[in-house]
Amino acid sequence: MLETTDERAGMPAVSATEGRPPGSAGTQRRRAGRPSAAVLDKAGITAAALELINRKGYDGLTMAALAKELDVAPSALYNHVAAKRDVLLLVEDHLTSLVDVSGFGPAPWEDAVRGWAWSYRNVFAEHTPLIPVIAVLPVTDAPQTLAMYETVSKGFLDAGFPQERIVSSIVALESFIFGSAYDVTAPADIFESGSMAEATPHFTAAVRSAAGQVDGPPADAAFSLGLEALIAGLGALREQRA
Amino acid sequence: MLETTDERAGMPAVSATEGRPPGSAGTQRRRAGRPSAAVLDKAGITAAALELINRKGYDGLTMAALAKELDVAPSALYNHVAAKRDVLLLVEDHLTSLVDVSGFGPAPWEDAVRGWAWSYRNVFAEHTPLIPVIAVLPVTDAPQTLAMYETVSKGFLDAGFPQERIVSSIVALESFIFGSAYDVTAPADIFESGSMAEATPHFTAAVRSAAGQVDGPPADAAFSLGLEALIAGLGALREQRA
DNA sequence: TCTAATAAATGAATGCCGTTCATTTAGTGG
DNA sequence: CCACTAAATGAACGGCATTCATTTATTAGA
Repeated sequence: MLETTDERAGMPAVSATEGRPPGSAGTQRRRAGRPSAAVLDKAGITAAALELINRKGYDGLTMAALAKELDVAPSALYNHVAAKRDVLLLVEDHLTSLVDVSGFGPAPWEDAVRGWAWSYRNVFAEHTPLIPVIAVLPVTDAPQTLAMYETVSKGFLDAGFPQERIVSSIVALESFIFGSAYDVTAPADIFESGSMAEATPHFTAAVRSAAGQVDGPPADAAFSLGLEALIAGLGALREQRA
Repeated sequence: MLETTDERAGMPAVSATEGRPPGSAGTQRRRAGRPSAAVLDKAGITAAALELINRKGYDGLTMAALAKELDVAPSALYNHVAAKRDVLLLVEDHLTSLVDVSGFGPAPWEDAVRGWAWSYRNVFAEHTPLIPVIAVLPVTDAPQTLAMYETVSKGFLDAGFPQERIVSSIVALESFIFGSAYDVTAPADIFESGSMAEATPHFTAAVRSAAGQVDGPPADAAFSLGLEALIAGLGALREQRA
């Protein structure tokens, strides 16, 4: 149900607050009743939600806080969204538009997928609370997300992928990407077995020898390993093109 | 911080409620003060939480409902867990003990990994609200989870895996498994593009041709595709064993 | 053996959160 | 001109996790 107003989002929503710095509640109160010019719209709500998330994280994204950010009563939000989930949907769809799909077309299929996957993971690693929302999200409700799927699908088709395997392939890649996004947020010492170390000798040894490798964050090593395996394995499905 | 009392959990916690059907609040009230025999323990809390989840889902798992299930005041729970997160941890660790790792050892590495991954995904597909918890969970706090890692690590090592790549390989597989678990819960019509169908011709065509295939749930096709790619790709890391 | 500390329960209270509803005011279509 | 709808306010509501004072029972130490 999202309109494609996304081009306006991302900028600090000047329209909504008429230049007043958002969050600094204006001195004069707005009196009750419909204002001459609408204060809220979906683009403004999206931008304010993103600003709030960046400043206070997802715990800070409450309907009350969002209303304050927009200098509005909390109940006013419900004239534009049916529930908080709709706000998360707006944010999700905006973020998806930031995922880099530019490799599809010019670059070889392997490079296009690689660039897309890294970009996709990096965007949502900062927004893992959205992942449960995305997973159950009908694409109809998210036009930017649908646009991404279209670009990727075309890339797979042009690379010689059999049409009936494209969706499954994308879903498999996405599953790996979402799971890996969580991984980025894990604490560095997540695998320290502590007092139970002597009960788990093989695992403990594996953790220690992995720590010896010094190239970048461990989440990146696992992501690279899995992604290259997926690219190789899925790439084998392609037929030779005309 | 979980004790390894897990063997007792899983059964309907007779110890905690002394045979009275849990949930049917006893007629006589328990008076204030410490009772002669402890009413609560971690195994009982775990079993009651699982029972509640099975009956009402994760929305029904509230501290108040859990207390009622155990015929106890909500505040009593906080003598045994520091926060609701700890309850989820107890549940997670119990579920992990249900994951089938029996293939490691007897079966060839590929078959062992395949069986483990399917089992792991199936267990947590019913418990996706736990996934964000697992992702940030230090293994020290979950002995059963640690035991699973030990078994899997040994299986990889015995199959000729280089030690320093084992953790990354397991993490990559787990990421795919967790992402795929979400996928199972997705509605069947998630990819119906509806009114925007003509704007996304390649994707719409791909969705339709995939629907033509009739073998099992679409989530299973994607999981199988990705898992086989990962097994093939990761398997290539093995050295030839002595 | 008395006694202080600790453990485990009750019950009342707190603060936050998402959401609803009555009300007010402003634009809009017939 | 008038009914209807859209968009705001502000006051509620129920539910949630969590805390705290209090009571009672067990346990450790002098």
